[in-house]
Amino acid sequence: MENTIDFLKNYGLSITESRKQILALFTNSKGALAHADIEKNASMSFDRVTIYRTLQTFVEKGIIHTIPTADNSVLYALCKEACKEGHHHDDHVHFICDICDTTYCLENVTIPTVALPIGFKAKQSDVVISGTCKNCDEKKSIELQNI
Amino acid sequence: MENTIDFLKNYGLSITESRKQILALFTNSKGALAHADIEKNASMSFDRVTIYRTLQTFVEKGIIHTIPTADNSVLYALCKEACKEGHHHDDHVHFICDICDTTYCLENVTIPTVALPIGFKAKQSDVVISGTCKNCDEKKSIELQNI
DNA sequence: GTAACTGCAAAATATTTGCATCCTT
DNA sequence: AAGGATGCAAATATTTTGCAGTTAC
Repeated sequence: MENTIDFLKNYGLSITESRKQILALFTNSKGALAHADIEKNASMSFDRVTIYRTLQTFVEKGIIHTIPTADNSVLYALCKEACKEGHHHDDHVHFICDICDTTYCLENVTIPTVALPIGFKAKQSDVVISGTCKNCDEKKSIELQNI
Repeated sequence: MENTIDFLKNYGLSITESRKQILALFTNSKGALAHADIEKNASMSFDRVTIYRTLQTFVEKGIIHTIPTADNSVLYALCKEACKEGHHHDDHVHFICDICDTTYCLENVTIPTVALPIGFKAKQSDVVISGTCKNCDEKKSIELQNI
């Protein structure tokens, strides 16, 4: 728990129960979380509004970032490196598994530079790929072997 | 208007006022539209619910597709070629202008193939780039000249 | 002690569903 | 005429705001 506290302090945030808990949910999860996931899984129950506000604070501070999804649900995931306040630079690919519904931040897959038409200037790129993740792909292979 | 009617017929849809109007809004707009844009700009006013249902029908038929956005608002845009029912294949890049807020489908910019970690199988990729569009970039240049 | 955070209530917004009526074919 | 589409009412879901009480520092 010490880590969580120091982490929050480094971002200039005061240490509160909801911030510790919600941050812990993110660090313990390999995937992205939706508002509802947090509401369900927090070991202590927080008000909906507190969760909204905590998430917003984390986004503003650069602790987490939102992920655009094809179905336009709102997902959040930890930023890998410290994103400066108000300046996110999450140059990695997001992957959403169609089967288990987990959203991964593929930190090591960098976003390719896209050649835009003349006049268009890119500032931020988001890539969201959906398909089958490693886990589910392995499960499928095993199932096929057992037929 | 003949075109609109034939177009709808080709998709097996009956011809109704809302479908004609909403389809026309899409064909007359170079950018993507949100539910609210349609509600405001339709020359005739339709019930909110009718707009929701019409958009859903169009998405199911492959006439329009949704665009994932960083702020998780819901945008729709025409599919370039006929997407088969239930099988969208919109392999183009979406561009959202930070200044004028227009969303473009850059039909001619194809999505680069991304090398995923072992085990991950891609089915669908979405790329959303934000920045300054051609129009706004030109305006900025002119403003600078006039200083 | 003060400023910031939380929870509750409620407002505002967005989306979905049921049903009676009307329109398209 | 029959099936589907629309409009209205209302249920449901999501997000935001105001405020009083509580907590962190």
